[in-house]
Amino acid sequence: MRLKEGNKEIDILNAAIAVFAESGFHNAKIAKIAETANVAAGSVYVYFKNKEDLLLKIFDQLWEKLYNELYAMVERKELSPVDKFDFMIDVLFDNLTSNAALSAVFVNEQNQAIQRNPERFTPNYEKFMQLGEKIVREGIKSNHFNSKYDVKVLRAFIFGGLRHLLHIWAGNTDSSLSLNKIRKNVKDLVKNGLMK
Amino acid sequence: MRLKEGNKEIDILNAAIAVFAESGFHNAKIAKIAETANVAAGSVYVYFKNKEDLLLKIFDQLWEKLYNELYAMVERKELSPVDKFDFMIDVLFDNLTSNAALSAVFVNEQNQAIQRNPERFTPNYEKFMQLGEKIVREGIKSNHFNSKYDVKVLRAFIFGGLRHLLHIWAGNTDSSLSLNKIRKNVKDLVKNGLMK
DNA sequence: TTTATTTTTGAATACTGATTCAAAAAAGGG
DNA sequence: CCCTTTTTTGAATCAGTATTCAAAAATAAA
Repeated sequence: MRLKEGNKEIDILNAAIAVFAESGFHNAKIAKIAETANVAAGSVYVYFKNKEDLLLKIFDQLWEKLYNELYAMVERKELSPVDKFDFMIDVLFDNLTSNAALSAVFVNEQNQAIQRNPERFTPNYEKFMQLGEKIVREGIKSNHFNSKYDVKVLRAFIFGGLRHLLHIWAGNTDSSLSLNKIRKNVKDLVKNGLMK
Repeated sequence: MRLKEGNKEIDILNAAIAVFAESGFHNAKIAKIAETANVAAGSVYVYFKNKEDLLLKIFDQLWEKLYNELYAMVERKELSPVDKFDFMIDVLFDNLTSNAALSAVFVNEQNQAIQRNPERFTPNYEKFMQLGEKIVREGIKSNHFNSKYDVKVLRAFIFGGLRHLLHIWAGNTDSSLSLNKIRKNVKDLVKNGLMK
């Protein structure tokens, strides 16, 4: 029996990340993805059902990793809710800023991908967010966090804020926006607010 | 000389908002926009250069209105920076929540429209944001706001957070997320933070 | 080698839908 | 009414590209 040479599935997925980041999902050409992956256009359809499937698998991979990292931390009893909150921000930042193309795909395509595929979108995304909510609820219960907030509102606001920051950061050539400044500003703002 | 009957330009623009909101820009059909506006497909091209132009004009109109409302307020000496900040949130909320379709277009399409047309995108957007930055900088100067934040980071975080909240709110059928709760949570969170 | 099976290929297909434009319709002026 | 100008129409064009699939290439087994 013939064995596959290399791992075309991984090559194609990485090529798709690069091309989706460069052109956006709708303008990305399968031919370009195939070329980037050094395979024929037809091979893409051996490994993936269609273009949308390619995008969904990218998010699958991303959120599985993010969820696993957060999950491994969230039960640790020695960490305070504040530490856990900081850790969650770090998980997102570390994973997304280390791969600019993947970050661009996340920032630009995730919302619309969810809307087009509410059923098929990776459950790991929602599981990650649920863990995030849990951290906040425990912070409220332990009196670290103020109870006046609606957790769903917090979740959406913080998530959207982080995503747009990544967007701005990625498109920013001058280095006035250092990652560490962003990270610290976000943690401080969410925890302590703007006012003196 | 013949006069135009009604105002087809406005009809088409409103139809485009509805159809872009429903299907997303890339899946929106000119034929559908024309049908919604009760004109022939060809008429769309009498009033607009192409599909992208339609989208850009929608944002033009939106940000012109938002900018003008913010501008009319920002020089009023009797308002504190905190009041001005609240007002700015209100301008965004009031305008976007009163038109669900326009809000969907803003939430889903603006980022990518800017990326595709960095030159042609309405300057009123940047002008609005500049005014927002000014409000924050004055708040820092007058010692209402903490000076440890980078204004660009604040701008991106708050803007992104608001946008994603609108997104979640718009897609939320159950009314557990009331607009007033969202609005109040955002103002409180940004001003005072999560921690007790 | 030869054969069977799996993998890869890429030209051909099939479809969609934005845009064009020549013709028709509507309006105003004389 | 006719003529001129402006507006509107919508069928035809035209380009682009996702997807298919029959054939070719690669590999392993016999």
